Amino acid sequence: MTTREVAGFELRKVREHVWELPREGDMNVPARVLASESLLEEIGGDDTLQQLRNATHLPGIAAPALCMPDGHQGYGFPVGGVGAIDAENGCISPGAVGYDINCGVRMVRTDLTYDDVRGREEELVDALFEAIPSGLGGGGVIGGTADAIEGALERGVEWAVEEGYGVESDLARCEDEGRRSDARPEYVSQKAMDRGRNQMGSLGSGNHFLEVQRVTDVFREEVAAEYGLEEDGIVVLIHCGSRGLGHQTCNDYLRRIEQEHGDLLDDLPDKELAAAPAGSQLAEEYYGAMGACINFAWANRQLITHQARETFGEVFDADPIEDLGMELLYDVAHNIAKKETHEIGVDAEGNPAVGDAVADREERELYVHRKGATRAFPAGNADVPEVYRGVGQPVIIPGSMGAGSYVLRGGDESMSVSFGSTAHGAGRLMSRTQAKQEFWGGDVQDDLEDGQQIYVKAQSGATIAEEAPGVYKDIDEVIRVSDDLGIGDKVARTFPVCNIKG
DNA sequence: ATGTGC
Repeated sequence: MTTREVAGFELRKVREHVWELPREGDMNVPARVLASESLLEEIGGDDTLQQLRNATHLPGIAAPALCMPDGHQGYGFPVGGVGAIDAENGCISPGAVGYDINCGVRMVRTDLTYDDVRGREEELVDALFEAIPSGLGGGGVIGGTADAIEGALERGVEWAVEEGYGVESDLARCEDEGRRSDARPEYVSQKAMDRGRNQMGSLGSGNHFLEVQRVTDVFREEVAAEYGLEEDGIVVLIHCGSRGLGHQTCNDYLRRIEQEHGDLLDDLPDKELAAAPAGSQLAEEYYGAMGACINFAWANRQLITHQARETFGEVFDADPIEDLGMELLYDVAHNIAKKETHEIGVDAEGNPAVGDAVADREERELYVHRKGATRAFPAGNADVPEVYRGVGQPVIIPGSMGAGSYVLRGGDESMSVSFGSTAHGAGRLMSRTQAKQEFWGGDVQDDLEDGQQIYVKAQSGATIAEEAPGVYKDIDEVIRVSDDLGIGDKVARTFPVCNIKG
């Protein structure tokens, strides 16, 4: 058997791209990293493997803790981590969801081609930058009245479309139709709502952005046609989350877990993994509040979509839907937990496992935590919207602003390998602090424009440095692993035209 | 990610 030592951990190669940290000591389950050898080496460059091992201590974790190929260290639980935890006897962990609840990505397709926008990149980027608030702090596209915030928390995209910020067909092209029905806005604190109030329809900062892209490659023609994509077509990618509202909510519940469930915390190897026991009042409250933040983030992306449509309409002097075909392709959430039913069994060594090869399988209700991981349900799955059920769920994975992005479809192996999940991005290679030492924002911006005709406009040069292409892993390699494993299959590749960010 | 902190 092949083993490999990475960052002091002895990993066992189960098969191509699957590396296992065997169960030992206090681990409840093994851990697995889905990566090529080069990505595994990069994943070993920070605390990801230790954090993944720590996650196996979470009470009720029902199968190996998983790290996707783009994994890197995060708060307590790795970004790129998937943790499936028993929803009756286990726990739910805010750190395994992430501070930015329902950080996610959506893609809007268009009927425009690259020839239509070539030469007009600066006009377009200026107009988008003007229309869409970005950067740290407040300022949204609408005022956050009590009715607006309540509608967004309770009903997500449904609320936004009813208010005129979208079209009926947008609803079916979001996970859960853009509305978590188990949301409980009454469990979101006043302080969190106050922070979200004037951020409705805003990108935020960090790795969040809106990018106009052109489709450069189509790998699966039939699927691409179902998604409305063809070579040279223009698409719009929007990456953002629940802003200060989700951040405050995560913080609120981490503090409450420390106060009310200190005993559980004492048994965990890292306080940042703080979790509320399943069935406790606090677990119910966090789950309901998280659902409301999920809805808020969806409404936020919907408001930004509206602004992007209006802006394209003005720049190209046309109706964005009727003339430009700006329909939502799909919206994915990549920082959430959700109650899902999966079949769990035991493997040859007696460890809990999923997959066709495991014995004594039974259906269990789980809190599937996807933190920096994208749901990737295959063709035929009842939770894939009807319009895409024949080909599989669209999976949108942004790369860096110099590298472009991918559209995948949920692969046939995803349910048995990764609880129906794949990667969410290129994955950072270095910290923000280190990035600012290595890069200067203005230089990065000039290089992108002069070298690759990519027009970037940002509120802050520091943000451009923190998000420089060199700060990220190789998106092509991340996607190769996903495609090889059959968890997310390549459909199309895009390349940036222009980008606005915080 | 974040009114850029414990």
